[in-house]
Amino acid sequence: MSSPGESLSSEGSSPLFPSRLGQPESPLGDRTGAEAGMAWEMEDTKPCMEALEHRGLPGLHLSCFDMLFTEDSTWLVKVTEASSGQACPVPLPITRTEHRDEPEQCPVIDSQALGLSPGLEGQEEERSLEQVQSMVVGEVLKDIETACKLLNIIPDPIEWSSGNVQKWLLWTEHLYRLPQAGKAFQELTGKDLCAMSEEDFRQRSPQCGDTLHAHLDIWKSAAWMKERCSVGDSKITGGEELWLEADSSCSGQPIHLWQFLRELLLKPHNYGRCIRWLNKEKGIFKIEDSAHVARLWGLRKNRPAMNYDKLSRSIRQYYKKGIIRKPDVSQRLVYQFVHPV
DNA sequence: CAGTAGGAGCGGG
DNA sequence: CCCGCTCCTACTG
Repeated sequence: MSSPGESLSSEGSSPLFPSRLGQPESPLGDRTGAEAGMAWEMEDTKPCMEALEHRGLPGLHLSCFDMLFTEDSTWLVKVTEASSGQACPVPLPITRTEHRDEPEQCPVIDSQALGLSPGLEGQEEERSLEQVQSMVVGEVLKDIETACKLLNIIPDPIEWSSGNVQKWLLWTEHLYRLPQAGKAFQELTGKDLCAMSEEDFRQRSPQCGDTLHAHLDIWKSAAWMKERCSVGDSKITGGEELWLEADSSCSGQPIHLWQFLRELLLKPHNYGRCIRWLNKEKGIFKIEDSAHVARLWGLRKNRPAMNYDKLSRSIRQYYKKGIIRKPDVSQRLVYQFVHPV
């Protein structure tokens, strides 16, 4: 009876997740490019200018928000310590890059790389930079929100429990394809984390402390901003309405798999490469990257050992319940919501 | 080989 | 009880 789960090779397939606080993790064999990296590399690019433009985010100038953001949460960060007092270099989004060969370092891009002609005259350049900036900020906020839903944590790092911190760390490692650093920050709460300097971070994790610190800084800034903006401004941006509507984590109820899948589907911008609609009207969708979706699900449910095998079993349970089914023409990895929205 | 299908046991809420 | 996780076996393209 006591069949060791080991017999299933897939069982060890989540070297990404240290099972719980501080548990030693299985020798993380293949996590590097194959598993973790791959999942997150996405081709499609196009920093969504239009999206932002018509969303009209308040033109936020963030002196503390010196970052670069490319789609899919690959944020390129360059932190300027407020204390350094120097004016921020301007953050510029880059065209989607192939910088992934340098996992632990965020590439820093100069303006030329963006194709912003340096020859442009001041005024105009500034304006477009402003636009770009607010666009970037908008995306960042959106993505933080997404991450929060996904991880079931609140945006403001200062409120995080140590468990939340761990989730966030896993997530961040995941995004940046960082070597695992979670352990270095074990029983720390969000408050502790926020109190730490970049130096502290680096001390705990020489390899990726700075990235983590930078990333945390973004979250901190975002929380700060959000607080500021939300006062007396109840405007919700388009995408988020949908999101909130679809999201169930707000209600306190544990999320269901089908809801989770819908959530992902509602964010094609972020997850379009791992799951996407084939026919939205009919509710037909395709899981493009089964391992990735499973990992996300596992992350959300705190199930490190989640894999597609199990996830798909859960989906199949929906057949009987009439929530999800196989489409008429059955294809691999294609499912259909019985009651499309 | 990866996905599909479904039985079965278990545990948490 | 419901829901999802886990394990398993059998089948398919």
